[in-house]
Amino acid sequence: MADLAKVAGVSAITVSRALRDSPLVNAETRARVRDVAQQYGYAFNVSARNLKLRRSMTVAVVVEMKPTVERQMSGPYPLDLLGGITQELTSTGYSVLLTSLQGGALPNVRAADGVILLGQGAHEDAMHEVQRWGRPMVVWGAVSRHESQIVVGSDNRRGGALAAERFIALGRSRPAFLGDPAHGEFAERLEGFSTALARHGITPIAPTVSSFTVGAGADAVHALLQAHPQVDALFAASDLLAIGAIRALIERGRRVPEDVSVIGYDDSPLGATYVPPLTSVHQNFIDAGVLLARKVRALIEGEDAVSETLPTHLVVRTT
Amino acid sequence: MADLAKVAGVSAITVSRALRDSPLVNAETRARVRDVAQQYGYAFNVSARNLKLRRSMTVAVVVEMKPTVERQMSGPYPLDLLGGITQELTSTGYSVLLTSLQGGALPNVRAADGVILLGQGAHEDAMHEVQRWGRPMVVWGAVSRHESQIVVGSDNRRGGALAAERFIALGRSRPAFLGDPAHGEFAERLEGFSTALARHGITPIAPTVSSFTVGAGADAVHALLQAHPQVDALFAASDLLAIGAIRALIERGRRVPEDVSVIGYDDSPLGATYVPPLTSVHQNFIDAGVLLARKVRALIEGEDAVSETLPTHLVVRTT
DNA sequence: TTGAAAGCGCTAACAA
DNA sequence: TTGTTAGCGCTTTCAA
Repeated sequence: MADLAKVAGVSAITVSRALRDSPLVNAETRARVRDVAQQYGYAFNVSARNLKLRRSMTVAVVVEMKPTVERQMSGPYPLDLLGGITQELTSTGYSVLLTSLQGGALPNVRAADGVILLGQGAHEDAMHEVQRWGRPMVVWGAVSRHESQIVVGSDNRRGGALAAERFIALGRSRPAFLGDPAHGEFAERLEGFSTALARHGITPIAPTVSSFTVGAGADAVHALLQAHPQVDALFAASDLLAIGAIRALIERGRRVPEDVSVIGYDDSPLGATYVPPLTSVHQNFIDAGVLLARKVRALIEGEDAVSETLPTHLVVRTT
Repeated sequence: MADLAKVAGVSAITVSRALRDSPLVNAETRARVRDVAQQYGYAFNVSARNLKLRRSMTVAVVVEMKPTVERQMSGPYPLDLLGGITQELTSTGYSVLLTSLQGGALPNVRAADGVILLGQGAHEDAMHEVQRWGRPMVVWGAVSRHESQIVVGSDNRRGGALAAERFIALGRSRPAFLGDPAHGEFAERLEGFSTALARHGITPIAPTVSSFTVGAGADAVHALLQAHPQVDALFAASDLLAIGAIRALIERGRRVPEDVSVIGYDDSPLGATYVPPLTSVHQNFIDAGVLLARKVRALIEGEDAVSETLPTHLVVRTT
């Protein structure tokens, strides 16, 4: 910058201002500085700015990417979420630092101006962990679980209720829920599901399924049919689980949807293209990502932000 | 650091060294400094280090996350790739800066010590774009296309050959390839496919399909059957395309696999759980991510790195 | 094994 | 509208 200043015949601070489009600098001067910068291939030094400004213009996004059995963040969802976040953040000069829970130890991550946590984890353990990092934080997960935190999530209760209402409309009377209520989002889905069913005097069976794989869904349904052969409707906490469930149903000679109705969650391409095409509760992950990004940014910039619930709707297909 | 130095009764530079585990500092001194740092909740300032060292300890990963029709990076693959990259990079102190092609303008991205590009784009346009950023770069894509670049990719030619060999073994004689050779990886798959078939005197039909959606696959197959009703084997450049193809085949009254064999690419969960379960060429994205990470790191640290091809294998299922 | 001095490149505060 | 001064927090000489 000092060199540019010399060449352009101004002071370093003027160069700094020109490059930042400060209104304090004459349009002509700015143009000249910019030209010179261009011409000499000047490269701005972010570290120096960050040092001076005490910020990093960086938001850490915590995702669990490890291939684990209990892999909630598989499929295209986190990528959509990440897409929304990245789009919104980069359009305002922030960068996205991708990290896992373990990454909290990295200096770069510690220096992030804010954190977005994707998935609060079973029993909110991930959330508590990240909270210890002491940065402005926004979470994607179950909104109802945390008054004290800023959480963006889709309306899981409504999602559950939609599934229940659909089953009622179809005349089903022995529904089951497949999922693990230890995860706040799933607990909300079950709550909405149960509450809506209760209005019709129905209590769902709810075996805990703590993996999110096709296999887990199939196993759970095999066990379920053994204990409750009269089940006629299955609401799964994810499309993957629903697909496993359908497989098990067919293996046991039940027809879908004639004998048993099945509703999944997430409206994933996997479910949409499955045979039979899966009825599923839809959530818009890209919008969610944008919203998460706006909220951390607000927090970082000292404004306040509130939790928010995104609408959800049922996509009726064959099952 | 200066404050810590005072409290610990040493100089700032000693604190610096102690915190970095420098061998130049006495073990006792180090322990004392660390204790004090811990106790006072000292937070290391990355920007200052980066300013001094002229590096950012950051690697930009360029992914196309925008929801476009031609969305090569959909599905779980990029997340696996990202998982492998993140795991490897963070274990050596680097952070992952997630960005898109447009993100190249961001100061943080420009400051990255290296770049990993996921997918070279049609006609390698993405690659040329990123190359202009002037940073050490490693690309995930078609290895054979670029002598001058460091590319990691799976063995697409072998993948194509595996599909061809399978068709031959099944006695198929009128195969087609579905995909867009403008993308280097797909061109390689087609090359391997054609070459292996040529050994049996067979030339595949290869209509260009430039979208990567289920719908595109279906449309392409409808058109294909119109022109070439005798087709008895379909090799698709992705599982999504293969699934669309199967749908169209069934709509036209062909049985899979009795009348027409279908092989997809990527071995995605979507394909594996599809009905009928899709035969597909498998690639290991996590390993690939780790490899990409190692190679940029080598480049950044002044070592040299070479392009590398990862093995590929056929997962035979029903189709 | 420890320390003193100097400076990385930027911008805020204050002057002119 | 422009410039001067100072300093953000770290690490690399070089010296002790």
